[in-house]
Amino acid sequence: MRANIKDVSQAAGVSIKTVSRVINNERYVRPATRARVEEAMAALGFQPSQAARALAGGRSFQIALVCSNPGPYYLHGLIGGLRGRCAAEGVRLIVHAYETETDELGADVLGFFRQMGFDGAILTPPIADNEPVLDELERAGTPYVRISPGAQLDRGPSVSIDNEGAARAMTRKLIDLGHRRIGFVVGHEGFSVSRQRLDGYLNALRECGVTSDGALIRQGWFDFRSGQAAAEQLLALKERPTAIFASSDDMAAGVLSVAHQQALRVPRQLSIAGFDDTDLASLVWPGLTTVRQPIREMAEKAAELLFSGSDERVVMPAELIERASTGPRPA
Amino acid sequence: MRANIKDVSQAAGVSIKTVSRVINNERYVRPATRARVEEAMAALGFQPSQAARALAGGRSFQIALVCSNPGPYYLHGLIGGLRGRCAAEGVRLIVHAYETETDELGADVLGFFRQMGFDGAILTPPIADNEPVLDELERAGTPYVRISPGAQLDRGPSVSIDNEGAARAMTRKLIDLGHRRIGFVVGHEGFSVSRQRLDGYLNALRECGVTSDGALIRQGWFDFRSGQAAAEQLLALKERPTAIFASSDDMAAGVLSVAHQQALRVPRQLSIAGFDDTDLASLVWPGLTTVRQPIREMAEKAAELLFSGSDERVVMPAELIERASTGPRPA
DNA sequence: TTGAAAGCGATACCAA
DNA sequence: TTGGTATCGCTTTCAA
Repeated sequence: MRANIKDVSQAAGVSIKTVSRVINNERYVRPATRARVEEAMAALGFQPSQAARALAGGRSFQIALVCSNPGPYYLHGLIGGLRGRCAAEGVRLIVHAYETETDELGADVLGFFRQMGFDGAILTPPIADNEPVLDELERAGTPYVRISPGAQLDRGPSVSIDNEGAARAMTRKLIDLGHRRIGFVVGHEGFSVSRQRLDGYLNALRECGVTSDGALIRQGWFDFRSGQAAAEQLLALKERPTAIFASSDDMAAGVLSVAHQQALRVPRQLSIAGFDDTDLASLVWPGLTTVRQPIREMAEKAAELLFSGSDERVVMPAELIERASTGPRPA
Repeated sequence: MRANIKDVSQAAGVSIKTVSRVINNERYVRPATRARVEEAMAALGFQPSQAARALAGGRSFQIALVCSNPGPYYLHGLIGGLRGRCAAEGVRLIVHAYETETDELGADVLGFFRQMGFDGAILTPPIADNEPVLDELERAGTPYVRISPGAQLDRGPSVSIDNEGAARAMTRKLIDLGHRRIGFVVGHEGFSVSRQRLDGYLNALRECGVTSDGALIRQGWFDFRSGQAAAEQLLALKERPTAIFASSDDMAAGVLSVAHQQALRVPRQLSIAGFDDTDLASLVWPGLTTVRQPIREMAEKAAELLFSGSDERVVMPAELIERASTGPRPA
């Protein structure tokens, strides 16, 4: 049987409260006593029960990461960014990935949060904008940090990039390169960043006096396949775009794959731009520019806000990354 | 304050034991009684405390996924495959991603497992081969399922693919295409699958009477950069390989990116092969063949084994995926 | 089919 | 600096 706190207290000849003090690194324990207790703990291979600590202490030593249908790089960046701080704080990371499609209202997530007091939560779109979920969290007194919120903006701490601004800058860059027909692949409808990025694109066109053409705007779903589908449609237009801006990395990769296929016949005529949670996609097409969304750094920052109890709203810089200075220009 | 089981029992006019029976869906509760209790639970917004259930019941309602430096697709596949079953079983998924490099012995993981009884664990390489960790798990009576184990093979349930066989088949395919100088990028040294895949490559060469050349074999670390580095070295050889087989998807993508760069000068002379946790990389190079490791399906299977208590050792089929039937042949 | 009461293993207030 | 003891909210015998 596993040793418990009582066994340790007896072995060390102290009360359980003193053992508890040692476990929690509290003050008011004489060094000699502490040493004796630690010795006993080691000898018995004692590890405190998380369940008991959670019940008695009202802390679960767990935080939740909630995200919907995350792409591989996004998920990887989030977990990579959270990992270190969680370990340092002695806290477990519960990953709750759920289907947006089958649970539009977030009922699943609501149930998830009602079930037990987490010590904190990291929320990503679109659940980050879900009012009932935020209400529930606040009611339960669970601190949370939102990543890229798009609604309820005056509510609690968050980390984001300036999506509209980044998309605008990217579009302007394409315009500066001489492009006038720029295809745009919109992200998933349920995510507010999709709208923000589209707005950036439209605003840049308007500001630069470029007429926008609805035929150049295609709905995507943040995934590879929808990027492919959009690219196929765009490249089949009578008046082809000379550049395509896909508003996520998976979609950009989809566009890229189509471009590669078509490049067998029409090589490298196309500028491609994308939002990017990594730098993988940015290396396989000469005329590629991406807005790097520093998702890992955003997650790190989110962890920092969560554990420090800050309620800052942090906007991180998004970097425009050009792989080839010799990107193609339209004929 | 949150309602607890006692509040419910009073509201429903029954004992807490009866409420407990309802919570746990036990038999021997009269339908009418059950209905009354459920009504009271709903009225009070009652949700049982996980901590209390865990403490009293000896179950944590949590399983752990332990993996080291997982690549984006691998991680995504694992979580995607585990998600559904966990939700169905009412169990949380704790993701413990750790650094292989800073913790060669798995001490971190050992501490992790000692801390609390999980209801189960999914282990990936290289920790899946760590004897002390397996010992600890068995001592604590925590069921586990290993993915792609490479040691302690007669121990507990597992899910894998035939890595040696798949690598051999792939190599033979390249040989059949006429390739004689086939570069190979080895995976991370700490992972037994790396050795298995290398063996498959070497065995195929031997069986087909192709002389193996040490200069064509490069050490990689399963990541993009090491794939690039290896490709650069291989393509700088006096006697260039006509094909490169990278034994992971991230490395294959790295090889690909270098090939694309060089293709500006020497277009599409190279066959590329890779192991693949997705199908993304397989779409951007005409002469690409991959062994698809069905990691998501493997994770699903692992969850099934874990929750059913089976101790099967499942070997899943790995598929050879050719994107372009017109893959290049050496001159 | 239901209930009373004894834990589970920590935390935390209040004394000493 | 330490210790006694109530307490957290549920599960689980054992009776009834």
